Amino acid sequence: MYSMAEPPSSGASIAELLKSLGLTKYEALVYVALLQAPGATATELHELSGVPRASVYPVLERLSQKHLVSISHATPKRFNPVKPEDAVNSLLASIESDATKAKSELSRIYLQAARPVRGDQELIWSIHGDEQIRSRLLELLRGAQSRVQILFYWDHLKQELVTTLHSLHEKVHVDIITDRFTAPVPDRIHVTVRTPPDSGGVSGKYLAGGVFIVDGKQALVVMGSKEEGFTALYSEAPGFIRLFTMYWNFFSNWLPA
Amino acid sequence: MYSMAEPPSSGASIAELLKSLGLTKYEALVYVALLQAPGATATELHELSGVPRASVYPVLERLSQKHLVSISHATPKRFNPVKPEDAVNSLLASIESDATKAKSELSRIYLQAARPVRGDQELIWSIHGDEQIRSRLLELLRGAQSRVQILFYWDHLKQELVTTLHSLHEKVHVDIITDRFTAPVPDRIHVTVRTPPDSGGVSGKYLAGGVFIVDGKQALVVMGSKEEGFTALYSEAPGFIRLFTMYWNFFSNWLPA
DNA sequence: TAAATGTTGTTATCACAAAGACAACAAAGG
DNA sequence: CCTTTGTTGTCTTTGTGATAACAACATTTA
Repeated sequence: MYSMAEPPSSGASIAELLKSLGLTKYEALVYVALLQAPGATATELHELSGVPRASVYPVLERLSQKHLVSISHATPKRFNPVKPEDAVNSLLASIESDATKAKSELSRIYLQAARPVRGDQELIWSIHGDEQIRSRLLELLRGAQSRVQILFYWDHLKQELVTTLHSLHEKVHVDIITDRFTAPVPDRIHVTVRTPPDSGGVSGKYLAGGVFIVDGKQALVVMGSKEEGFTALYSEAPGFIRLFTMYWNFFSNWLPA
Repeated sequence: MYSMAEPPSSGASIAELLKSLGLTKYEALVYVALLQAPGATATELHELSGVPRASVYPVLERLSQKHLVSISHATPKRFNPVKPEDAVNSLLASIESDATKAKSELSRIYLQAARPVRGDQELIWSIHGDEQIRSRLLELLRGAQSRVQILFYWDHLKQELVTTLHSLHEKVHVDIITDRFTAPVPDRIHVTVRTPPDSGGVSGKYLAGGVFIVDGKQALVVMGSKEEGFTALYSEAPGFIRLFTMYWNFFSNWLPA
């Protein structure tokens, strides 16, 4: 009756987007169908969306309770979509409200927890997600007391990094090793430009990485690429610090051929 | 082993809030437990959260992929929570991103749909949700061409209503019947103060309602209370308009004893 | 050191609830 | 009379919730 080959940008992916907003597959399909045929009957929506006719009714009922559609008092029942803008905003507002409440409750729990920061210094932590890495990295740098060592083969967020380094206390000594660097820096920031050796046959083009050592006590190592996403390791373990300090020294002392 | 009587504000309700952000019950419980014991092991989290030990591992794996926890490379594995603020913001950002995409996609569909606005004038629509009602009401009033008749026993959003009425074109004649009204209004807005008859034994105290008739062609009827929530009916059907115009006239002409 | 014991991390399996899918039917309308 | 609508009930499927069992490893005890 209807082509089952859905345009990839239409029904299929939108359903995914709407799922993040708390809709089910059927709810998404029916709502989208209703947008294309405002004032439609249940049967029309069934035909348009592919959702079984019997399922259309409860689905529309749920959509009505979620304030996404209005229902007419006529026979046959007809349905109207709330304008997408209003509909999504309404869903989002509800989620944001919950998010705010959750944030305050969780922060309360987090802060009031007697927190012996157990074993933080002996462990290696993995951190996933660009945003988490960014956040952890900047926080780490801002806590620097005396020295920051940076190995930086990584285009992403370079600017933000430099800004943060500028804001450090002036007695913090900063050593940066990177492949190219143009921004002007204060005296206490020392920049060495090094092209990394093309070792191991790994194409350095898409490989990005960074090593950040703070006060010789904390180290954050970032690896990955824009394609695979980034992973970071963080540790205060002496062995970990030693390993990457050595790594850093290797780059620092190495002279390109 | 552990008290199963959870404080109502702690584990239970937070789980609900976090569900809106796309977490499952277990994910929420484990994350909350982890906040109370950062750096805990899987077994400790099992004991704190009540989640079966075997389930803790996959749950933490999912939480890691959602960037809510970091995982140590040690035996036993230890886990650290991402700070609640960052965690919730991260989840929310993802949802908001989806919401934005959805909004644009849906609006595209909505606008490009050949829309014969079928039968809008012969149907009665129910509208649920305070926000939808508010939005529809203000939109309706703003579209007024010549006359607006309002019956208003309803404290809520009175101010916003008055503001909207002020912004109407000056040739639009506005008639308001309500129980009390203090704000100053321009000449073209005519206000009648009427205490409604206490008919039918219904305590008028908590009953709220409103009738809005625009240009004698569109009517929105709001009913409900703060306790039950509000429901509205909208129609352009002549019968509907007549019914509520009559209703309005009844109030308009009725003189209290 | 060897055996006993305990813990960790993993896997398989089952139960349960919600959504997805289908069949059937009474009521209303053409 | 036949069609359509709206409803009900049932069944499947899926993802989460929940339990049991096990191999690997570490710890304790004999």
